[in-house]
Amino acid sequence: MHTGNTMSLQAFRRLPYYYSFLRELQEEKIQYIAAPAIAKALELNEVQVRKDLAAVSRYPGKPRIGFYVDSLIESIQECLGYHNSEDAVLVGAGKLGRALLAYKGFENHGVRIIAAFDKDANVAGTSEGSKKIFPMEKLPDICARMHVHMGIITVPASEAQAVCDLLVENGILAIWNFAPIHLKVSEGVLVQNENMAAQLAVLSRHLTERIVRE
Amino acid sequence: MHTGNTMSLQAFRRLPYYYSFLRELQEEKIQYIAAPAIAKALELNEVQVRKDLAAVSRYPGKPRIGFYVDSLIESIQECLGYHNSEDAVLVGAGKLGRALLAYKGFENHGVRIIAAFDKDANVAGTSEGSKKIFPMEKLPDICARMHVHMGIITVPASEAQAVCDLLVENGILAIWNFAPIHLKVSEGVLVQNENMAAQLAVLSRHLTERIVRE
DNA sequence: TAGATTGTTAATCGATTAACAATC
DNA sequence: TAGATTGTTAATCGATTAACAATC
Repeated sequence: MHTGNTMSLQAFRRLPYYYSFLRELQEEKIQYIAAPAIAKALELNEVQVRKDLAAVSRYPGKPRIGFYVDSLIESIQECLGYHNSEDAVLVGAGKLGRALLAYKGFENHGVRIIAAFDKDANVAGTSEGSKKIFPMEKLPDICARMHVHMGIITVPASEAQAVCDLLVENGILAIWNFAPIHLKVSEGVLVQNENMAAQLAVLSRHLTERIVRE
Repeated sequence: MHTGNTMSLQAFRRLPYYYSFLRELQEEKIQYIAAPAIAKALELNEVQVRKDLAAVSRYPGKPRIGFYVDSLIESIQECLGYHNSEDAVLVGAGKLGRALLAYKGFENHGVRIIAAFDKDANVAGTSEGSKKIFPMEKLPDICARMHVHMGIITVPASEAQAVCDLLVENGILAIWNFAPIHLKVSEGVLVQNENMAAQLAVLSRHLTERIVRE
């Protein structure tokens, strides 16, 4: 339990799902939950859940009872780094960019988009909810002043690499990329790709296979 | 090469990346490309690329030359099912829903969102680009008439399960879920989750580790 | 106590990477 | 031909699942 030994990346990605589920339980004032019950609810393997929880929980579960919900939530928050909230900037205030700016879910997960940038002079100066959209020229200044290390790219594919380079030049170390291209970055910069169209295409393909198979 | 033997899911997910890259080559009028060159460009393992391509390509690559770009693109399109375009409906025309409706990338990947639905009477009746937004009551009729089998859920978490049930009742077999909860579906219905907040949180966590480590 | 649940060690499974013979 | 590249078989790696002793 929380022995600092490395946790598998896959397990790490499952944590947010446990987290959401546990928060629901918390709202229903349920105090204890056992691994098998979580497994059943989220349709995961029992042993997998047990192993995941053993890896994150600061306190061991109790045989016959399970885990204390509040404490487990705390442990997952800590493991996911929800306490030390991280600032991010977004480049490209198109439809998708604005949707992300307006998205409420981030704050609950320890992330805050503090500013957005757009090269279009008509867009810059406006705002989305409480989030201001600045012209590109302001990017270096704001990134430096606010010590931002995360960037979100929601510009067209053709502009993505240039934006990426600009972000990296200005101290960004982790990038969430919505443009459907492979970004080249220098060693040490982390890129996570979000290829919307591809995701949907994969789903569509599964569907075709399913239909054909039956 | 295309022997019908199962391809790994991971490999399947890489196909859209090969596809984008090959399309770029095509625009630059490059006719042939070798696996090692692709591997270098996309920063993948050489053998992995070779294996992936061997699995999808209808024509074998030529030693010393590589693969014919046009033909490889055709093969990947076929494998991903981009020819038999699949219709989808979207429920929840909020900011995110509208961003997806307006997103151009889907059509290139063989997917078309044909209609959107929203329970808000003020939203229903409007449209996003060429896509009309209907009241929820129209959903059964449109799904049935258009033989739609894919659904996209962009409603708040609290409403997602109800919307999911409604979709499944109306013949939807594959769901792309943006609500941060685990949807319960009957056997045979495929759910792909897209947890925005979680994605960003994972990235943020990696960043924290990176910073701490140095 | 009996039995449900825990955490861990061992076995299995799936995907990636390495090694290599075949080809142009 | 020599050498780059192909496709495949074997070895490695990582994650999941199964088996089981420990605990309350």
